[in-house]
Amino acid sequence: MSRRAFQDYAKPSVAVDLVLMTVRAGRLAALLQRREGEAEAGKWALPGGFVGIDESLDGAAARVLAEKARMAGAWVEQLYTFGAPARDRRGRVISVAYFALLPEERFADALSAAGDLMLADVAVDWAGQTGGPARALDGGGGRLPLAFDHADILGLAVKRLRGKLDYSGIAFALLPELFTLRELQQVHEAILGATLNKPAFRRRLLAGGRLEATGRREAGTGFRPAELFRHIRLEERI
Amino acid sequence: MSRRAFQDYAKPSVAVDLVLMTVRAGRLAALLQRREGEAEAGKWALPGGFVGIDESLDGAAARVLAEKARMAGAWVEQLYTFGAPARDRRGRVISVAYFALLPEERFADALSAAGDLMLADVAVDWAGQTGGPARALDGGGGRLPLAFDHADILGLAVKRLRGKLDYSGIAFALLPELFTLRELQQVHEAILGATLNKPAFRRRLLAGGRLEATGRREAGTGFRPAELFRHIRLEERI
DNA sequence: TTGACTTATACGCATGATGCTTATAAGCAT
DNA sequence: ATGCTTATAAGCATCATGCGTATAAGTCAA
Repeated sequence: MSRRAFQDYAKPSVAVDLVLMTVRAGRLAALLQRREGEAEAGKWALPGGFVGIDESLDGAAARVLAEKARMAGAWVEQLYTFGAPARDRRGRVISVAYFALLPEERFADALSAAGDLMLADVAVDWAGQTGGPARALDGGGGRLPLAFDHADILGLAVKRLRGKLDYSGIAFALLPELFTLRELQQVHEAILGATLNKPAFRRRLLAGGRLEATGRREAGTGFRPAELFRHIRLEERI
Repeated sequence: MSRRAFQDYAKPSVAVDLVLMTVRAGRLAALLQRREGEAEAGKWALPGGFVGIDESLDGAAARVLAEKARMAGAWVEQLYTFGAPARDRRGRVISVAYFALLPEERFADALSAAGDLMLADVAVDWAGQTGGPARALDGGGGRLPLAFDHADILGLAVKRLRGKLDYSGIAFALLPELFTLRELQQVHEAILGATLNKPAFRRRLLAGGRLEATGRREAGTGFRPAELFRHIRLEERI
């Protein structure tokens, strides 16, 4: 069995791409960057960057989060690694995709500072956790062309998000410190792309033991104000 | 904003590592390879190999499966990508981990052909889907030292396996074409590391609509033979 | 051939989760 | 005060699940 030192092989480039999502007006949306120059110019891509030679993958994701999206400190989670040889015409690039869910306000800095960023609506053609690519839409519902295999990455992020919604505290990442059960349900419905039964949702979430009632109520509603709740955080692993 | 062409960056090596598992005598087991030479000599590692510059990640996993484990054709699924800078002392190596579940017989070729391979019992210290590293044990229950971060990879594979058990057809990969409900339950119990209620398991699986009764019965049992079932395959996505 | 033994399979019941409907409460606007 | 809207509670049917028990159907030994 012949063996070469591993340094002898031609090496691919390794990048991280970030699917940074939020819920805006009851719909899932993701941060996209308009590409210029070398490859896929004019198309829209997920914010990403190459992994430094002494940088961990999570570290690279955090750096891209801070530098490109100006959102240092958000919780990002690894999604999947995409490595088809022809996914980038310029050369071999393997991309480790990460995703995070953030309140809409956290996108404001990035959007105002960089003209090539936009927060685009995300739609999928499949129900539940079937899986498949996603589409990105501009304000008028027109389709935005996605660069590379980013439609697949985006679709997988939606699928994973739906799968984790029930047992993880991921939906709370979208809400302020205090929120009502109605707001929480609206977040779930946006992510799942389906409407949920209100009493059942209430019961299930209240029985889950991860909500703390504050006794306080929302204000300025024009109708009966709902009670405000707080999320009880638990530690999580990969 | 200064920008270099992406070819200018120092590039990491990219490898695939395979967690090839089975159930043997009611316990989870995984294929390990004894390391020699350069790094981590004497420790046990998951079979793996570097990704070719024109090879997809899935393709590299299939190649390692065929070359090192002599199991061409098995279904492998991407697990997670490990990229801590110091995980391999020799240099920067990012590893994309894959896992598969196979019947014990499929390990026979590899074990007889290569003297540095073994099928080791896998144990975890946590229940359910808590997560954490796994241990590899030799026949006598002694702990086998694992190379690199492979204890973490193995642990994550067990966690993922447990999570996918219910809704995916993964347990059927361990069974022959025809099997009894008892055998199926034993597989589930080995993977979950817990005992299950027999009537409830029966009812749930039969109601699931993914089992086809054959009308035939097992033979040579010494007790009442159970009916043989067949798995109804559905297409699956990532 | 018969009966003891072991496991398969069916049945019944209690419990808990869930979908859905209806009733009541509580704030706001007029 | 009255009507509007939504919050919250309560009731009920249905379904999944855990668990115990009864019966069936083989093997094995005498």
